[in-house]
Amino acid sequence: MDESERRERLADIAPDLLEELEAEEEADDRVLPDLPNAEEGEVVMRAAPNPNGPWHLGHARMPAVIGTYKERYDGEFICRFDDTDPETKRPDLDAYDAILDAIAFLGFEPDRVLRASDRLETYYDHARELIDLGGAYTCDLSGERFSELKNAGEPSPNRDKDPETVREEFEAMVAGEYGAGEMVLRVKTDIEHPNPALRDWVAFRMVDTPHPRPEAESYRCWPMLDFQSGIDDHLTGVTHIIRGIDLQDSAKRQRFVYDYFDWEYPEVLHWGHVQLDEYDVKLSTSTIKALIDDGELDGWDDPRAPTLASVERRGIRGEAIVESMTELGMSTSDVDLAMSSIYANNRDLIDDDANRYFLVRDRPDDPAVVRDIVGGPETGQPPLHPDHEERGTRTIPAGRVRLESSDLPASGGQVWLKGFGCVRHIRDAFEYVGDDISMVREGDVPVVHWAPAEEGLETLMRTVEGDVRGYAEPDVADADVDDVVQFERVGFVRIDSFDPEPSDTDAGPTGEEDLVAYYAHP
RNA sequence: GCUCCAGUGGAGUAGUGGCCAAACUCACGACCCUCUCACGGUCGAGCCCCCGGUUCAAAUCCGGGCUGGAGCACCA
Repeated sequence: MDESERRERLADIAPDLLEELEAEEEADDRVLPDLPNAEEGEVVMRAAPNPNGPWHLGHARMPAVIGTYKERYDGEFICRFDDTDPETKRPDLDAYDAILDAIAFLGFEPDRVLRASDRLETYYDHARELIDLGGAYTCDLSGERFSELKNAGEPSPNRDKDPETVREEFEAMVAGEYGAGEMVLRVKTDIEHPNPALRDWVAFRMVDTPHPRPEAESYRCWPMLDFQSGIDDHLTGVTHIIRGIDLQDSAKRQRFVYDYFDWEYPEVLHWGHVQLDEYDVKLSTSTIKALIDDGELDGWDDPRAPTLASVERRGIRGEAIVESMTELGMSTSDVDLAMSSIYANNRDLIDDDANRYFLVRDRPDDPAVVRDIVGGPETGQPPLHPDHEERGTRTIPAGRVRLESSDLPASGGQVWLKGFGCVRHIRDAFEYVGDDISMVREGDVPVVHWAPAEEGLETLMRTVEGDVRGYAEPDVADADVDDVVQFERVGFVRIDSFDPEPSDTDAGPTGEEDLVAYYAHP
């Protein structure tokens, strides 16, 4: 029975329970506050990523929230790549698709995908119009010199240039007749505005480095974010802008342009930065990129990297991330997101489907040890899932077994090998005691996982803290690549590959392994 | 220095003048269940930044502090 069939059944036998269930779910969806001035079917929002690298976990918040609001209001979700800096934050040509993949992984699909670098002529046209309205002037002051004047509340000497000259000089900018730093176009705001951040800001500057996209490589005169984004938000009908507090002055800057054009500014919401616990690596595209370039990380999906590609490979569902991100709400203060919250959401999603297997870890501080079993059955037969007996059992050869040394009982002590029975540790062997479960229920016999010494699969388990080696029971081979399973008493993992190719970095498989699994969480 | 924003248990959020000696999720501790340290269940510890003011009544409104964050780029 799938979800909808179950619901139909429930509607038949207990309509009030179904109603209750739906009311609860409705409430769960309401973790985000309502959008101001939002009308059903009229809401348009955009995510405006800079494609200067694949996404880290923090980036998931924007599509998670926009996607959730889109569903609530039957709105529109635009993905606009703000790729207007060919130099300092140079776009990575692979990142455009990597970002769209990440959005899909989170379970959303943008209604429209735009690239700012396709839209330069539009920005130029609006700049010309702004110049004609007396709202902008070309300025050849150095950034440093202008900053001095600005901080003193003094205007640039270029501020009152006649519009003809401004127009000519701007056309020269567009034609690429200036080099970087020689000329900018400034928006005329208020040079004595109390907030220095708003005074006559730069709308266009010259960049010598060609854009990496062939379609845009001939442009040299590039708009700044506040101009480009402001124009695009209006032109694409954005009704609600959501952005970080680092851009809290953007709306105020852009309003000057909107006022010149007599446009109405969208609703704006700001939020703080997201910090993550659990990772050693900073949530920063450039930091992660540098670590990959230095070979400290294997790539964007290295389990140690706080990226979306990484958690996807670990078997964490996009839905779990979306839930945690929307639970953060819309507060403007910085927030710390606990990975455990994502893990808890994910566990809810996967626990029922994840079959159980054993992995005996072989770690330097807790090495795997081998013991012969004297007596007892040939095999152990634990269930694939404790809540689903119909799935059947696994078969684990006994006789000679391996377990983690911290699970090894003291000499004379007993231990219950899960799915097999109770053994006593005598000298360097296990003596079969029996399979009367009351020894576990009433006695103090600990229950442990184990693997066969000979038939076990040599396994590499890749975790956030680094690689762990061990031996998995042979029936793990019945699982498929991409399956999420639980290694009992260890945690949930995603089956990544069987008989892997060796990796060319320090971490990762050597090629000797039978199995590579990526660790998700306990 | 100037300008903005925010401060509720360990993390996140709810509460926007009385129903709040404060709720929910995660984490934590104990116990129950269990052939897993998963799942499920019960219980527990732990919070309104400070000082004033308004009010019969303040987590909630006002003022002042303090603390934290952001911007003042020819980055996004």
